[in-house]
Amino acid sequence: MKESLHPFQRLQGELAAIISMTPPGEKLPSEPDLAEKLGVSRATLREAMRAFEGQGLIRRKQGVGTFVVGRTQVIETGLEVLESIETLAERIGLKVTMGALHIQQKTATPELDEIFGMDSEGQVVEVSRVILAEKRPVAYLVDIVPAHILKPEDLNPGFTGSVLDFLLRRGAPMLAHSSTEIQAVAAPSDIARLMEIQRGDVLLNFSARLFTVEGRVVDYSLSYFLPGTFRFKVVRRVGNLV
Amino acid sequence: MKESLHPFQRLQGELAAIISMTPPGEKLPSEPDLAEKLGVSRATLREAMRAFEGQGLIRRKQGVGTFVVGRTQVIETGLEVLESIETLAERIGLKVTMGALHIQQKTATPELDEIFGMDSEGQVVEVSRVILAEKRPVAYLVDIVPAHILKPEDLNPGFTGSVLDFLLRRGAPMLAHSSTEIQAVAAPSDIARLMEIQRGDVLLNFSARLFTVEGRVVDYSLSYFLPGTFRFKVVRRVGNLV
DNA sequence: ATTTTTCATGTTGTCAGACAATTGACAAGG
DNA sequence: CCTTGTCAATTGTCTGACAACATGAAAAAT
Repeated sequence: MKESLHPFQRLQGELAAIISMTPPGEKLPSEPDLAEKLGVSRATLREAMRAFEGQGLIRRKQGVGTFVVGRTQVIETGLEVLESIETLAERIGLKVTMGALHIQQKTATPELDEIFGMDSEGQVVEVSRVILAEKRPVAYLVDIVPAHILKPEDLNPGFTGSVLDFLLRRGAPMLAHSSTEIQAVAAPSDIARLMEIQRGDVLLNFSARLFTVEGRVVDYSLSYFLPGTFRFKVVRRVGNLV
Repeated sequence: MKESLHPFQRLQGELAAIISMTPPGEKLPSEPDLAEKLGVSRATLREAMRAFEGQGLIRRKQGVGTFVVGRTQVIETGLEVLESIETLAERIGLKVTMGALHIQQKTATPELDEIFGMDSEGQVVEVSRVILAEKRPVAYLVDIVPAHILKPEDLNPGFTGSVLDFLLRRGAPMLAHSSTEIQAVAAPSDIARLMEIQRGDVLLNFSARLFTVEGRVVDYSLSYFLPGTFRFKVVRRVGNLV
């Protein structure tokens, strides 16, 4: 087992900290200085900086220096970084509480078997919860996880409700990314009752698959959001490739 | 004046071609081989590959090699690369036609003045159109552009309806990225009539600002989609930074 | 014959040092 | 005042080398 992250990931983290602490428009220290400060060679540092440049966080000018670009364009996206609703709400200063948490083990449907591959072993755990803001339901979230990944008894000690946060804290399996499909739906009657709205009211719906670094699906989630409370943004870049 | 792109951009382009031509799961040539083939040093090649790795297109394993990851997870996202609906539809093999194109010049509202900064000079051009698939409306798109960027007479020769495609083809101003906010809305009566649905039916709504490389907004667009025809996906990565 | 160990090989990860290309500022000269 | 030359700082690229790791084959042990 690996005792810690790769040195490159550590470097990326430290570099991200430096970038995030530098005011937009300001110049970063020169590459030789930064390399010495971070204890890596300039070649390795440049690889890390190239990754950040690809994300549009910094901009380099030959003969001048490297500059931090305004976070207003990147950080507020909220949909490029995977985080739980609880974490998102905390980041934007929204007080939310959890109500109506349900955890149950089920036999997987053929549809779920296809999503999880042969991994589900037929048993899945379903975690559903309602998110309240100022005592009004604003989101309804359902996570479905293979039973061998998440057992109902795992969730007892201080479970916040977020399966994502739980998996991230546990550190295993290693999560890589999530593929989310976005739709607008009319509320079916059961969800309308849970969210205290009328059947047919509009909801923003995310259905997401959470992948491990090996490419396996470990979480299939459905999220329903009342319009107006959360602002989801995504940044698209022009002509990336292909 | 620069006669062509930077050598690094040329390298990125050639590398993108090689990656896109390599079947998913296949191994790329080794770094020394690739570096020699592309006429750059291994350090430079590694910077370019690190950028692609950050986009999730390739995956490197120390001691083994570099592998192309399945495009099913990345290319189909459709929401990370900025492209017009027409281009998107063509890419997924959907036959669409345009109906009800309206182009008119207006005086900017204070809200629009704030979006475009002082750039609008008070006059904007509004291009609205309905997208049909199999003779049924599936999308309603509105683009609002400062009048000095886009004149109504610019759009005569073979205008496809997409302001984005027009600006990309013209090459000026240089576009950088688009910030899109995603919502679910109930169709207001005027849009319902245009899309031949009932007032209050659910629609997926994008409101987007298109930025130039200098950070100016040159296009404010509102898009309404009938659920089910287009599948919008977004890939989120874990713990990127901050 | 089978299993285990060892080792050679190929790959990516990192490093050190050097030089080229570009930019910006300042001084010298017209 | 404007132009030009020089210089220092910074990023861009290159070369060569070694370390870390994975894989499979050969050798050794059972």
